[in-house]
Amino acid sequence: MQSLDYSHIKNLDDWKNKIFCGDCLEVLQNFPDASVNLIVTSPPYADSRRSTYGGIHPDNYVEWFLPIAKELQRVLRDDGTFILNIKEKAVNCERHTYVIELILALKKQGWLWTEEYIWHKKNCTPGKWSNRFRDAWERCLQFNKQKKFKMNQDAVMVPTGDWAKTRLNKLSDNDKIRFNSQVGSGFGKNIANWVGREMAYPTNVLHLPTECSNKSHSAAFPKSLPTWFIKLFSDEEDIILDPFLGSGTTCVAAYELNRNYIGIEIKEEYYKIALANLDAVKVPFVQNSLF
Amino acid sequence: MQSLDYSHIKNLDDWKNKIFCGDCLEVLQNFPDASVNLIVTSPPYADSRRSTYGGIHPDNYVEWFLPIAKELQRVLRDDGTFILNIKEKAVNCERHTYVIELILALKKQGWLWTEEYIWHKKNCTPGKWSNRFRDAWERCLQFNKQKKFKMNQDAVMVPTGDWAKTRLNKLSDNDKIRFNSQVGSGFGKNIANWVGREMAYPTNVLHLPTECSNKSHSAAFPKSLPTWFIKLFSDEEDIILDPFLGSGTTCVAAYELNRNYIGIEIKEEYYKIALANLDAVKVPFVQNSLF
DNA sequence: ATTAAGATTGAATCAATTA
DNA sequence: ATAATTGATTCAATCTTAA
Repeated sequence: MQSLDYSHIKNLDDWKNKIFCGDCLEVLQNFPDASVNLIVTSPPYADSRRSTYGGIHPDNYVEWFLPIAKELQRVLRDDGTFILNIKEKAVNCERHTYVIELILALKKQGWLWTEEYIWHKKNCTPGKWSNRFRDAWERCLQFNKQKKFKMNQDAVMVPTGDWAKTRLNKLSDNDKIRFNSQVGSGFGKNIANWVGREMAYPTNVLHLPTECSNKSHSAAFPKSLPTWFIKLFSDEEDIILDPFLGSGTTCVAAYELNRNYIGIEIKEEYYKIALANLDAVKVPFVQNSLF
Repeated sequence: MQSLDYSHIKNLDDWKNKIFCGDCLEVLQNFPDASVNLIVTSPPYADSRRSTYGGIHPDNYVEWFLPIAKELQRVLRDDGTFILNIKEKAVNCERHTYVIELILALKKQGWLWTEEYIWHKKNCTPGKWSNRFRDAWERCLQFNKQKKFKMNQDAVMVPTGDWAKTRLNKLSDNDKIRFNSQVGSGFGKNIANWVGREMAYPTNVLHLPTECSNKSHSAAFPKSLPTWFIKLFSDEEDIILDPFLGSGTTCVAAYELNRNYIGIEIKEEYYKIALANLDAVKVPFVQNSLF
């Protein structure tokens, strides 16, 4: 991995819209205070196997995560939000408790545990075992620094009624995202202007498919997940941070929504994939500007 | 409330298919060890309002529940299951932590936290607040005494594929339950025999509507919720216990599935409603026997 | 153009096996 | 014993190809 020294970087413009390859704990220490509007991330899951990504043992998960959370707290703006996508493993026929212990520890650290959104994975990994069914949901824990935080509820409204069932269901998710990225400021909102039918506020249950692409890297979460939270908890031109970037999904979503992004990824292999994925979404816009 | 003395009751047959009005901690102390196959309950939610059902303050919830859980552990059979339907309130713009603290405390008490099922409330009550959306899900925590427990996965299989989408969706939930209660041994299983199409195992996310019919009780769950867990974690003739019976939903579900039930309800008002609801489902069978 | 049918792909989990 | 690895299990949503 490349050696990193960010001490020469003075202001935030030098950080915006870049992704970094390095340990997020080290990289974050060079960030200015209260500079980020929204953190959306899916950290490496606890796993006893060494060979896999990260490889943090469940029993050590909280102590590993807390110093990072402290830095996240420092760099987050006071009205900012921290979204943590996580789910505990089943270990020895039991759900491990490291996630709920982490919630308690983060509260001790000063975070407010504002809400727990549920990501219902519509097409989750199949499997059948003697004592449990497929795990079809993950937690999206919302933490804040203070009770008042930025929240654009209208940006994630969803169409209701017959029109939604007859027309919208025929659009694939790719179509929705493609359309959304073209107009830039939220699918639901534009549909509302478009047709003028009823819109409703969503609940704290998100029905999203797991990304089923044929890419080499396994996508941690579908792009629609960070997209939803970015629309909800940030404005355009805000700064979105993902300290465990993986293949770059959060930054791609932020870019397509006209937000500034900062990504950190420790594994050079995934860092390169993230770079490539970001390049891929930027290309069409460059081509358009040449016309 | 009526004065209760159960010390004269010697064997389990004197308890089966009865509901009791009293404090479940006291009533349970008269139960024999290892006598119950499945516990399904939705305890009074923590609430600072005195006027409502129970009225346990969030900060005292764990210490209030633990002695009861100890009795539940004693009366549950070794291969039995304890399903706890619960959801923490938002207090002071934050999710309270009493539920996750309860999970940790129950583990210390010797329970295994086997799984967390999600009840997604399909038609939850509308509402919108400045800092959160509608709460459309509740936890169904599964606890066990040992790793091996009774689980009838086939009993809750669901139809798959086109057939499920085109046909089954047209049946109302009432139709499904009515059919189920007539045949007695599981809706999914019978559909399988009926049509011979593919069946799939469900996930740990349950999509059930909130019951609108039962207006008398405040925190009622839909009958389909205990029905699902009773099918999954018990056989016919097994004993199902609900120590916080409310309006009697669990016992009605157990009765309709040919299980034996035991219910305990502290409030005489709800106890009477539960009695009436049980009478109501038993009446048609009495009438039939007179033909 | 639309639809139908076949192929593909999983941040999974556990029992059994091996180091 | 304990820890790591392998094999068996399972199916909805996409994607691909054919009709």
